[in-house]
Amino acid sequence: MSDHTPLPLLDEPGGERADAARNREALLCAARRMVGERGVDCVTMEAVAAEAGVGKGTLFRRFGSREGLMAAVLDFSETAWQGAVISGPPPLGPGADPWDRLVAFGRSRLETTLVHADLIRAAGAGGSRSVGAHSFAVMHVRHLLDLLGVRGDLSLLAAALMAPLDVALLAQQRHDGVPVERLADVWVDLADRVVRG
Amino acid sequence: MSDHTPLPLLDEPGGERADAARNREALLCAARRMVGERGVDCVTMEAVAAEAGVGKGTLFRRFGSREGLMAAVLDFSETAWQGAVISGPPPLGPGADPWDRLVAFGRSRLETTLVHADLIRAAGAGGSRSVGAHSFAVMHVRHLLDLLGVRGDLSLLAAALMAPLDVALLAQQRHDGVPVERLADVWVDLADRVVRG
DNA sequence: CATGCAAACGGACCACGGTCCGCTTTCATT
DNA sequence: AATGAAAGCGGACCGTGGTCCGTTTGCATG
Repeated sequence: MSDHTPLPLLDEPGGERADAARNREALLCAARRMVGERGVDCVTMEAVAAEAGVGKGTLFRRFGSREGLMAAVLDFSETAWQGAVISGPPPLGPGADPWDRLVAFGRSRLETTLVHADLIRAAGAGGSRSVGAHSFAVMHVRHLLDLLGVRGDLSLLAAALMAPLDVALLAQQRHDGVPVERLADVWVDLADRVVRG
Repeated sequence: MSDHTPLPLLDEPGGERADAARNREALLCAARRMVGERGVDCVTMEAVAAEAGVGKGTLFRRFGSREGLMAAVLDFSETAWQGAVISGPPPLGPGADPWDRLVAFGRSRLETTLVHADLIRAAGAGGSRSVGAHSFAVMHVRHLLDLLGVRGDLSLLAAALMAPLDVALLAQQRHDGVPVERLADVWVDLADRVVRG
């Protein structure tokens, strides 16, 4: 029985028909472009489908919902950021001491969140708290807290420490005129209290 | 010129025509009842308007949007809670020492948020982070932190301390099977680190 | 190449939030 | 009571997210 699946090639969708894969790419591509040049709020599902030259049904079949599509678009940038954390240069990446990494992580995450605020919001629960993005961040913080000798319910403590970096809250605070620097400083202050407490 | 406005009676809407006020009450009442017996997600704006015996336009004129209506419904319960914080019995209300009040506040807010989770979510930004609810909570925490001798950017620190009590995060964690007790304990732990740090 | 069928397609269709505008009601003024 | 204008009303109408189902297409098998 030489049932070798020819080339499983690490692409997310395991078995996907050729035309399906082509359409997924076309849709994702159209969505990225339209979001880039018109802004998230001015992109309708129908328009994306039309631009990609497929029916609306296909779009929803691939991505499930508008949130799903936006999450997929967001994933592009998000993956790059995760790469920087895992294997980029210090202090964000490995090599610096844990505290410096934690600080860099917070600042970086804060900026990234603000840059992609609209997109993250549009991606809803599938964007800010999806298995991908959020649990990765929590895992990482948990790990750093562990290295720093923090004791307690680390998973939840990490989640709590990430909470102030939520899009909704940050966007509101920015809207109220709080400068980014101050937001970052307060987060570092909070992290410091957690680590030293 | 004896232009005395007859009775400004402390009702929110300053000048509102009699029929308008009657309709507002009918709508709010219908909405409350329907939310109570059918669940937030099964209540449509059209149904509320019909139930109250008015047109859809009237409903939107009064409350602006679905979120606005839900925020108004929520306000009912929320105001009672605020009353308990301001003038209820200790340790939530005044009389206990600040730390005990802070702990009671956190637990109470956590439970309230979970109980009204659907409604708070449906009320969107006008519910969880409206001028009313959120800034009240932040103010209060800020005040308690001050009494506890915490130094720093108290307003933002208070906001950060409230962040882990956000509906979205709590609901997710509950969904993941984390027991309420554990969530409460972690929040208290966090507060403790902030206060002692 | 023929064939069969699961997967994918697409666009008509539906529900719901939100807007608009011509008509009605209230109420201050006289 | 009469009057006029501002506030309110209501429901037809629109855009958008999401579903459904009859038709088409890819591909594995003979």
